[in-house]
Amino acid sequence: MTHGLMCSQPFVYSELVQRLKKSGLRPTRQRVILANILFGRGARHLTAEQLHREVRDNALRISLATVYNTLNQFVDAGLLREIQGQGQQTYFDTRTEDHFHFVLPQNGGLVDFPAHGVDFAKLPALPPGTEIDRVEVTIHLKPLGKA
Amino acid sequence: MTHGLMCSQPFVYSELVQRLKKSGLRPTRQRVILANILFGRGARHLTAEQLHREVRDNALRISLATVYNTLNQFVDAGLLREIQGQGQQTYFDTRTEDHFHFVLPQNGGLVDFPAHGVDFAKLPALPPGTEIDRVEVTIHLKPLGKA
DNA sequence: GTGGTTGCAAACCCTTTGCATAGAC
DNA sequence: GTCTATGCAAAGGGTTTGCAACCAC
Repeated sequence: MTHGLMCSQPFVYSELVQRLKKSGLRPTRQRVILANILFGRGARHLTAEQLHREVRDNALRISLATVYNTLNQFVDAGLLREIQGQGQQTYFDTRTEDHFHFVLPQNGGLVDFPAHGVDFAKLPALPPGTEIDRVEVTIHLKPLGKA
Repeated sequence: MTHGLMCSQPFVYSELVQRLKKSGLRPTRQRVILANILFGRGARHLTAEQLHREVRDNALRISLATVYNTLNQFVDAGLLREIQGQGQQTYFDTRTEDHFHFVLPQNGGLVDFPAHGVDFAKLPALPPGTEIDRVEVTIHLKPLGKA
Protein backbone atom coordinates (compact mmCIF):
# COMPACT_ATOMS: atom_id res chain seq x y z
CA MET A 1 0.00 0.00 0.00
CA THR A 2 1.80 3.09 -1.22
CA HIS A 3 0.76 6.64 -0.74
CA GLY A 4 1.98 9.97 -1.93
CA LEU A 5 0.73 12.19 0.87
CA MET A 6 2.52 13.07 4.02
CA CYS A 7 0.04 13.16 6.81
CA SER A 8 -0.15 12.48 10.50
CA GLN A 9 -2.35 9.44 10.03
CA PRO A 10 -1.68 6.66 7.59
CA PHE A 11 -3.34 6.87 4.19
CA VAL A 12 -5.61 3.88 4.38
CA TYR A 13 -6.56 3.84 0.76
CA SER A 14 -9.07 1.01 0.81
CA GLU A 15 -10.84 2.48 3.80
CA LEU A 16 -11.36 5.82 2.10
CA VAL A 17 -12.46 4.14 -1.11
CA GLN A 18 -14.92 2.09 0.87
CA ARG A 19 -16.29 5.16 2.55
CA LEU A 20 -16.76 6.96 -0.76
CA LYS A 21 -18.40 3.96 -2.40
CA LYS A 22 -20.76 3.55 0.52
CA SER A 23 -21.84 7.16 -0.07
CA GLY A 24 -22.49 6.50 -3.74
CA LEU A 25 -19.43 8.41 -4.91
CA ARG A 26 -16.92 6.99 -7.36
CA PRO A 27 -13.52 6.89 -5.72
CA THR A 28 -11.72 9.06 -8.23
CA ARG A 29 -8.17 10.22 -7.72
CA GLN A 30 -9.34 13.71 -6.72
CA ARG A 31 -12.01 12.55 -4.31
CA VAL A 32 -9.63 10.15 -2.59
CA ILE A 33 -7.01 12.88 -2.17
CA LEU A 34 -9.55 15.30 -0.74
CA ALA A 35 -11.12 12.66 1.48
CA ASN A 36 -7.68 11.80 2.80
CA ILE A 37 -6.92 15.38 3.74
CA LEU A 38 -10.36 15.90 5.23
CA PHE A 39 -10.76 12.66 7.16
CA GLY A 40 -7.20 11.40 7.54
CA ARG A 41 -6.16 14.12 9.98
CA GLY A 42 -7.80 16.07 12.73
CA ALA A 43 -8.67 19.05 10.54
CA ARG A 44 -11.95 20.69 11.34
CA HIS A 45 -13.17 23.87 9.73
CA LEU A 46 -11.89 24.39 6.25
CA THR A 47 -12.82 26.70 3.45
CA ALA A 48 -12.57 25.45 -0.11
CA GLU A 49 -9.61 27.78 -0.55
CA GLN A 50 -7.77 26.34 2.45
CA LEU A 51 -8.38 22.80 1.29
CA HIS A 52 -7.14 23.70 -2.16
CA ARG A 53 -3.96 25.10 -0.64
CA GLU A 54 -3.41 21.93 1.37
CA VAL A 55 -3.61 19.94 -1.83
CA ARG A 56 -0.95 22.09 -3.43
CA ASP A 57 1.17 21.93 -0.29
CA ASN A 58 1.29 18.20 -0.89
CA ALA A 59 2.65 18.78 -4.39
CA LEU A 60 -0.62 17.71 -5.94
CA ARG A 61 -3.05 19.66 -7.97
CA ILE A 62 -6.80 19.65 -8.20
CA SER A 63 -8.70 22.52 -9.73
CA LEU A 64 -10.47 24.84 -7.34
CA ALA A 65 -13.75 24.17 -9.14
CA THR A 66 -13.38 20.47 -8.43
CA VAL A 67 -12.61 21.20 -4.80
CA TYR A 68 -15.85 23.16 -4.57
CA ASN A 69 -17.85 20.52 -6.40
CA THR A 70 -16.40 17.72 -4.33
CA LEU A 71 -17.07 19.53 -1.06
CA ASN A 72 -20.69 19.98 -2.07
CA GLN A 73 -20.96 16.33 -3.03
CA PHE A 74 -19.52 15.34 0.34
CA VAL A 75 -22.05 17.56 2.08
CA ASP A 76 -24.90 16.00 0.11
CA ALA A 77 -23.55 12.58 1.03
CA GLY A 78 -23.49 13.49 4.71
CA LEU A 79 -19.72 13.23 5.00
CA LEU A 80 -19.35 16.91 5.79
CA ARG A 81 -21.39 19.66 7.33
CA GLU A 82 -21.60 23.16 5.96
CA ILE A 83 -21.31 26.09 8.34
CA GLN A 84 -21.59 29.79 7.69
CA GLY A 85 -18.83 31.75 9.34
CA GLN A 86 -18.69 35.47 9.91
CA GLY A 87 -17.58 36.52 6.46
CA GLN A 88 -19.33 35.34 3.34
CA GLN A 89 -17.21 32.29 2.85
CA THR A 90 -18.48 28.86 3.66
CA TYR A 91 -16.71 26.57 6.07
CA PHE A 92 -16.87 22.80 5.84
CA ASP A 93 -16.82 20.85 9.05
CA THR A 94 -15.43 17.34 9.10
CA ARG A 95 -17.40 16.57 12.24
CA THR A 96 -20.86 15.39 11.47
CA GLU A 97 -21.75 14.35 15.00
CA ASP A 98 -23.52 16.89 17.16
CA HIS A 99 -21.34 19.67 18.45
CA PHE A 100 -21.35 23.42 18.71
CA HIS A 101 -18.97 26.30 18.12
CA PHE A 102 -17.18 29.08 19.88
CA VAL A 103 -16.39 32.13 17.80
CA LEU A 104 -13.06 33.54 18.94
CA PRO A 105 -12.76 37.27 19.50
CA GLN A 106 -9.43 37.83 17.75
CA ASN A 107 -9.94 36.44 14.30
CA GLY A 108 -13.47 35.10 14.22
CA GLY A 109 -12.02 31.60 14.15
CA LEU A 110 -14.19 28.65 15.12
CA VAL A 111 -13.50 26.21 17.93
CA ASP A 112 -15.60 23.14 18.60
CA PHE A 113 -17.16 22.16 21.83
CA PRO A 114 -19.04 18.92 22.34
CA ALA A 115 -22.82 18.72 22.38
CA HIS A 116 -22.82 17.60 25.99
CA GLY A 117 -21.36 20.99 26.93
CA VAL A 118 -24.87 22.41 26.67
CA ASP A 119 -28.08 21.39 28.37
CA PHE A 120 -31.40 22.94 27.62
CA ALA A 121 -33.82 23.32 30.50
CA LYS A 122 -36.37 24.71 28.10
CA LEU A 123 -36.96 25.03 24.39
CA PRO A 124 -39.58 27.21 22.75
CA ALA A 125 -42.90 26.10 21.30
CA LEU A 126 -42.45 25.27 17.63
CA PRO A 127 -44.48 26.58 14.72
CA PRO A 128 -47.31 24.17 13.89
CA GLY A 129 -46.51 21.27 11.57
CA THR A 130 -42.80 21.33 12.30
CA GLU A 131 -40.34 19.52 14.46
CA ILE A 132 -36.74 20.15 15.33
CA ASP A 133 -34.24 19.09 12.73
CA ARG A 134 -31.24 20.29 14.66
CA VAL A 135 -30.28 22.98 17.09
CA GLU A 136 -27.28 25.16 16.47
CA VAL A 137 -25.58 26.88 19.36
CA THR A 138 -22.85 29.40 18.69
CA ILE A 139 -21.15 31.18 21.55
CA HIS A 140 -19.52 34.42 20.53
CA LEU A 141 -16.64 35.18 22.86
CA LYS A 142 -14.95 38.41 23.82
CA PRO A 143 -11.72 39.09 25.71
CA LEU A 144 -12.14 38.97 29.48
CA GLY A 145 -13.10 42.29 31.04
CA LYS A 146 -13.72 44.22 27.86
CA ALA A 147 -17.06 45.86 27.20
CA MET B 1 -45.19 66.87 11.08
CA THR B 2 -45.30 65.79 7.45
CA HIS B 3 -44.00 62.62 5.96
CA GLY B 4 -43.63 61.25 2.49
CA LEU B 5 -43.68 57.55 3.26
CA MET B 6 -46.68 55.37 3.64
CA CYS B 7 -46.13 53.12 6.56
CA SER B 8 -48.03 51.54 9.36
CA GLN B 9 -46.42 53.71 11.99
CA PRO B 10 -46.10 57.49 11.79
CA PHE B 11 -42.87 58.93 10.47
CA VAL B 12 -41.59 60.68 13.55
CA TYR B 13 -38.88 62.62 11.83
CA SER B 14 -37.29 64.24 14.83
CA GLU B 15 -37.18 60.96 16.67
CA LEU B 16 -35.30 59.25 13.88
CA VAL B 17 -32.95 62.19 13.50
CA GLN B 18 -32.30 62.09 17.21
CA ARG B 19 -31.56 58.42 17.10
CA LEU B 20 -29.10 58.83 14.25
CA LYS B 21 -27.36 61.76 15.88
CA LYS B 22 -27.03 59.86 19.12
CA SER B 23 -25.25 57.15 17.15
CA GLY B 24 -22.86 59.64 15.64
CA LEU B 25 -24.43 59.51 12.19
CA ARG B 26 -25.44 62.61 10.26
CA PRO B 27 -29.17 62.47 9.56
CA THR B 28 -28.91 62.62 5.80
CA ARG B 29 -31.92 62.19 3.59
CA GLN B 30 -30.92 58.63 2.72
CA ARG B 31 -30.21 57.55 6.27
CA VAL B 32 -33.49 58.95 7.53
CA ILE B 33 -35.44 57.17 4.81
CA LEU B 34 -33.71 53.88 5.54
CA ALA B 35 -34.06 54.30 9.29
CA ASN B 36 -37.75 54.97 8.85
CA ILE B 37 -38.28 51.79 6.88
CA LEU B 38 -36.16 49.76 9.24
CA PHE B 39 -37.39 51.10 12.56
CA GLY B 40 -40.76 52.63 11.74
CA ARG B 41 -42.47 49.34 11.04
CA GLY B 42 -42.26 45.82 12.36
CA ALA B 43 -39.86 44.59 9.70
CA ARG B 44 -37.39 42.05 10.89
CA HIS B 45 -34.97 40.27 8.64
CA LEU B 46 -34.04 42.17 5.55
CA THR B 47 -31.37 41.77 2.95
CA ALA B 48 -29.87 44.87 1.39
CA GLU B 49 -31.68 43.95 -1.80
CA GLN B 50 -35.07 43.76 -0.05
CA LEU B 51 -34.54 47.06 1.68
CA HIS B 52 -33.56 48.64 -1.60
CA ARG B 53 -36.77 47.36 -3.16
CA GLU B 54 -38.86 48.82 -0.32
CA VAL B 55 -37.29 52.19 -0.97
CA ARG B 56 -38.26 52.02 -4.62
CA ASP B 57 -41.74 50.80 -3.68
CA ASN B 58 -42.13 54.10 -1.89
CA ALA B 59 -41.25 55.97 -5.07
CA LEU B 60 -37.89 56.97 -3.70
CA ARG B 61 -34.47 56.05 -4.84
CA ILE B 62 -31.25 55.38 -3.05
CA SER B 63 -28.39 53.61 -4.73
CA LEU B 64 -27.83 50.01 -3.75
CA ALA B 65 -24.26 50.85 -2.75
CA THR B 66 -25.55 53.42 -0.29
CA VAL B 67 -28.01 50.90 1.10
CA TYR B 68 -25.14 48.52 1.73
CA ASN B 69 -22.94 51.21 3.23
CA THR B 70 -25.72 52.53 5.43
CA LEU B 71 -26.62 49.07 6.69
CA ASN B 72 -23.02 48.50 7.67
CA GLN B 73 -22.88 51.86 9.42
CA PHE B 74 -26.05 51.00 11.32
CA VAL B 75 -24.53 47.69 12.37
CA ASP B 76 -21.37 49.43 13.57
CA ALA B 77 -23.55 51.87 15.49
CA GLY B 78 -25.43 49.03 17.15
CA LEU B 79 -28.75 49.91 15.53
CA LEU B 80 -28.89 46.65 13.62
CA ARG B 81 -27.58 43.16 13.98
CA GLU B 82 -26.08 41.17 11.16
CA ILE B 83 -27.12 37.55 10.71
CA GLN B 84 -25.88 34.98 8.25
CA GLY B 85 -28.68 33.07 6.60
CA GLN B 86 -28.43 29.84 4.68
CA GLY B 87 -27.26 31.24 1.39
CA GLN B 88 -24.37 33.66 1.13
CA GLN B 89 -26.44 36.76 1.52
CA THR B 90 -26.44 38.73 4.71
CA TYR B 91 -29.59 39.50 6.65
CA PHE B 92 -29.97 42.55 8.83
CA ASP B 93 -32.09 42.24 11.91
CA THR B 94 -33.87 45.26 13.34
CA ARG B 95 -34.10 43.61 16.72
CA THR B 96 -31.04 44.21 18.77
CA GLU B 97 -32.42 42.80 21.99
CA ASP B 98 -31.72 39.15 22.72
CA HIS B 99 -33.72 36.70 20.69
CA PHE B 100 -33.16 33.61 18.61
CA HIS B 101 -34.26 32.19 15.29
CA PHE B 102 -36.14 29.34 13.75
CA VAL B 103 -35.11 28.34 10.25
CA LEU B 104 -38.18 27.24 8.35
CA PRO B 105 -38.03 24.06 6.30
CA GLN B 106 -39.77 25.35 3.17
CA ASN B 107 -37.77 28.36 2.16
CA GLY B 108 -35.04 28.74 4.76
CA GLY B 109 -36.88 31.80 6.07
CA LEU B 110 -36.16 33.10 9.55
CA VAL B 111 -38.68 33.49 12.34
CA ASP B 112 -37.90 35.08 15.68
CA PHE B 113 -38.52 33.61 19.04
CA PRO B 114 -37.84 35.45 22.28
CA ALA B 115 -34.79 34.82 24.41
CA HIS B 116 -36.95 33.57 27.27
CA GLY B 117 -37.99 30.67 25.05
CA VAL B 118 -34.71 29.01 25.90
CA ASP B 119 -33.17 28.17 29.23
CA PHE B 120 -29.72 26.77 29.59
CA ALA B 121 -29.18 24.28 32.37
CA LYS B 122 -25.54 24.12 31.45
CA LEU B 123 -23.02 25.97 29.33
CA PRO B 124 -19.55 24.73 28.42
CA ALA B 125 -16.27 25.82 29.97
CA LEU B 126 -14.85 28.72 28.01
CA PRO B 127 -11.38 29.04 26.54
CA PRO B 128 -9.07 30.88 28.98
CA GLY B 129 -9.09 34.67 28.85
CA THR B 130 -12.52 34.90 27.30
CA GLU B 131 -16.06 35.51 28.37
CA ILE B 132 -19.37 35.18 26.61
CA ASP B 133 -20.26 38.05 24.33
CA ARG B 134 -23.51 36.54 23.21
CA VAL B 135 -25.06 33.17 22.57
CA GLU B 136 -26.77 32.41 19.33
CA VAL B 137 -29.37 29.68 19.16
CA THR B 138 -30.77 28.65 15.82
CA ILE B 139 -33.34 25.91 15.61
CA HIS B 140 -33.53 24.31 12.19
CA LEU B 141 -37.00 22.92 11.63
CA LYS B 142 -38.28 20.16 9.41
CA PRO B 143 -41.81 19.16 8.42
CA LEU B 144 -43.48 16.93 11.01
CA GLY B 145 -42.89 13.24 10.46
CA LYS B 146 -40.33 13.48 7.69
CA ALA B 147 -36.90 11.95 8.09
C1' DG C 1 -16.41 76.61 3.42
C1' DT C 2 -15.17 72.04 5.16
C1' DG C 3 -15.58 67.45 5.70
C1' DG C 4 -18.56 63.75 5.64
C1' DT C 5 -21.94 61.37 2.24
C1' DT C 6 -23.85 59.82 -2.06
C1' DG C 7 -24.11 57.71 -6.67
C1' DC C 8 -22.28 55.37 -10.27
C1' DA C 9 -19.59 52.01 -12.28
C1' DA C 10 -16.05 49.16 -11.85
C1' DA C 11 -13.73 46.04 -8.99
C1' DC C 12 -13.79 42.25 -5.83
C1' DC C 13 -14.43 37.81 -3.71
C1' DC C 14 -16.53 33.51 -3.43
C1' DT C 15 -18.90 30.11 -5.86
C1' DT C 16 -21.14 27.80 -9.81
C1' DT C 17 -21.55 26.42 -14.67
C1' DG C 18 -20.69 24.96 -19.76
C1' DC C 19 -18.20 22.27 -22.42
C1' DA C 20 -14.47 19.47 -24.07
C1' DT C 21 -11.23 15.98 -22.20
C1' DA C 22 -10.08 12.25 -19.16
C1' DG C 23 -11.17 8.44 -16.21
C1' DA C 24 -14.02 4.66 -13.64
C1' DC C 25 -16.57 0.66 -14.28
C1' DG D 1 -17.94 1.52 -24.51
C1' DT D 2 -20.68 4.21 -21.58
C1' DC D 3 -21.47 7.36 -18.35
C1' DT D 4 -19.63 10.20 -14.86
C1' DA D 5 -15.96 13.33 -13.11
C1' DT D 6 -12.49 16.77 -14.05
C1' DG D 7 -10.30 21.12 -15.57
C1' DC D 8 -10.47 25.39 -17.42
C1' DA D 9 -12.26 29.68 -18.13
C1' DA D 10 -16.08 32.35 -18.08
C1' DA D 11 -20.24 33.70 -15.79
C1' DG D 12 -22.79 34.63 -11.70
C1' DG D 13 -24.41 36.72 -7.27
C1' DG D 14 -23.53 39.50 -3.43
C1' DT D 15 -20.78 43.16 -1.61
C1' DT D 16 -17.21 46.80 -1.51
C1' DT D 17 -14.50 50.63 -3.37
C1' DG D 18 -12.66 54.93 -6.02
C1' DC D 19 -13.77 59.17 -7.24
C1' DA D 20 -16.41 63.26 -8.59
C1' DA D 21 -20.56 65.69 -7.31
C1' DC D 22 -23.36 66.83 -3.33
C1' DC D 23 -25.09 68.01 1.13
C1' DA D 24 -25.12 68.76 6.42
C1' DC D 25 -23.23 71.64 9.65
